Amino acid sequence: MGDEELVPLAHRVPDLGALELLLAVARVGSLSGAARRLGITQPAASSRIRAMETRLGVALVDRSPRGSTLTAEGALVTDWARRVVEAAEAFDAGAQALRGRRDSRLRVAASMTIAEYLLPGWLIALRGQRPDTAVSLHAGNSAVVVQRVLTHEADLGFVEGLTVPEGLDSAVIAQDRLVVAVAPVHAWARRTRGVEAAELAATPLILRERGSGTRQVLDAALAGHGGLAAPLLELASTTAVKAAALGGAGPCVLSELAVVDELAARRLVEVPVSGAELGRALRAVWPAGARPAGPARDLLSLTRGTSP
Amino acid sequence: MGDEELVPLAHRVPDLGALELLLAVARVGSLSGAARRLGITQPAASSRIRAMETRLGVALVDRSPRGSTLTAEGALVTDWARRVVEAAEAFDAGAQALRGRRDSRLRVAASMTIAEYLLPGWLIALRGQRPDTAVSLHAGNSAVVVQRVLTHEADLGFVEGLTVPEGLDSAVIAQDRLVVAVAPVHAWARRTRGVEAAELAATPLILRERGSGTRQVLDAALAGHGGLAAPLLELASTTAVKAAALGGAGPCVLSELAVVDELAARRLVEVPVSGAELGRALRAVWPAGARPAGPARDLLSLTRGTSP
DNA sequence: CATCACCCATAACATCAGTTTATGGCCTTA
DNA sequence: TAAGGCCATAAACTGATGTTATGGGTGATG
Repeated sequence: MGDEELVPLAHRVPDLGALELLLAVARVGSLSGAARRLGITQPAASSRIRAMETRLGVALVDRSPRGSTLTAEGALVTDWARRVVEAAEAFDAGAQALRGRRDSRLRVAASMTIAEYLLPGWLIALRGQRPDTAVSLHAGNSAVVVQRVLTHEADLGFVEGLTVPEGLDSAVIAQDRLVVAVAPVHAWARRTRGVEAAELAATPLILRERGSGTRQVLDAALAGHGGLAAPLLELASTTAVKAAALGGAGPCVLSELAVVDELAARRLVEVPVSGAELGRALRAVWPAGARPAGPARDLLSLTRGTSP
Repeated sequence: MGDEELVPLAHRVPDLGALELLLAVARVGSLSGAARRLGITQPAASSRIRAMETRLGVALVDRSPRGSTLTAEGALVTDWARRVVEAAEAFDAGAQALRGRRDSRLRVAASMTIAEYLLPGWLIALRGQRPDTAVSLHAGNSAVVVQRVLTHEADLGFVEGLTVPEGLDSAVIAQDRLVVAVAPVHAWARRTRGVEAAELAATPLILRERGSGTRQVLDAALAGHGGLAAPLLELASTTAVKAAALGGAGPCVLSELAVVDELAARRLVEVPVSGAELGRALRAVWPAGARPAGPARDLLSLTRGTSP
């Protein structure tokens, strides 16, 4: 509610090209060098940086005849800019994979949480190793992912569930855990001892829809504590769940990956849970026997963070 | 090295206005509604969304005479877009604080890590509560922050050090910890048992410069284990440290906040450390006796995640 | 010192994406 | 059937961003 913005964000924040240019200036140490790197001319770079400085009302670079270095404010702004550019790179990596749907070499299927929060980063890294590989991405729930891998519509799948799927080989690529989080104004935010599993089970929660990997894990973990109460809200996307919790509607349960930023910024507070195991493995899966090769193997080893 | 991009990112990723528009369409459920919300006309919105679809090569919205809803791909793209927009909002919040240096009401001083990773989020929230408050921000190391608060050049400070500063009152607002991280190719990435404090102390590390809060905490924690070996590299910014570690130069030590994304994406791997306490409190500080009031109090309670 | 090789700034002009205004067609509802 | 949502298209306007062309600094080198 009440998040009107009179002037759209886009008019107050320099555009991606300008931010990229600023990063290049920081790395290279001169405006003209940065311009060369980005394939534009020096006057263009000069004018763009100047425009950004007047818009922000702060000097970003110290110009000298020997080059340009960031001012103290410039360094800070550059770090914020870097985060925007990194998010844009993740967007680009995902978008390329999505576009490549037709004529691609590596077809990936992934559950929503992994596709949203992890895959873009991996794809950026993969592009570094194999710039020519076109990647396509299909996102769906675990059952859909497994199906696509089994029918060879995908070369590699990523799932979050508990079950080791039949007919597939798999490797654990990371541990995730479910987190119970509430808005800072919620009573649970002040509990230092957190909640017992039984209390959690009995409390109406904001959850993803039945059938999602998140929901499955939660159901299983609380089965021994009376089972899950009827949900307070049942929403179709991670984002919607987060938004409801941020608004103070009640406690939500989501992957740690989805709430890292909100927890760090204290927009949400984690509530420790005792008596239930909310960890879960993130797995890569592929058709049984058919060990991934080529780009699929590269992606797999990236995700495990170890060389083959 | 070798991260040439032939076409700059800015030409492959829709601009912030377009991403914002897409988010608005997702929320509102119609192109014209989204257009109204952003203060542009319906044809502009229509053409912009279409341009984005052709650029990405994917249909993002299902149009109907009753409104427009996201396609499955559209929902995924929207989530990636949201992360870009959030980063841009953080940029904006920080930039506004920086600009407001002259005629502002709330003056904040913060150490680099907090200013980079946490403050923008808090400032977004603060703007929600008090849209009219102009905030100014000064970033520096802990000593500078303390100095500014003592001399009343800042109303509120945020520091990371171990020491409780003299002449100031403080409140712990969060726990942070230092993380030892290495590139996936580094030998330590495969150690399941991590490293002993003594081994860590004896190993040349990639560190922030002496005098930074991070460095102080590390020095103190390893003092009993033979003290810190001569650094492998000593760099002036968090980002430079990260870049060196990502390149495989060696182990780095940074705030958990700085490496959350890299750890999640497996571009870096955390190495557990036994025998040393690398936790540290993040504190808000203010002049002794002068309990924060007004906007300072609001910001403080936001950071603590509890109502006054 | 003069030359060369960097750096940055400014001016005048070209280009293109994004915008508006002005339409028209499609569906649902009263 | 008229009214009021929605979306699409066409044509003209605007401004930001780019270019080429030029000039003025600094420092290394013979």
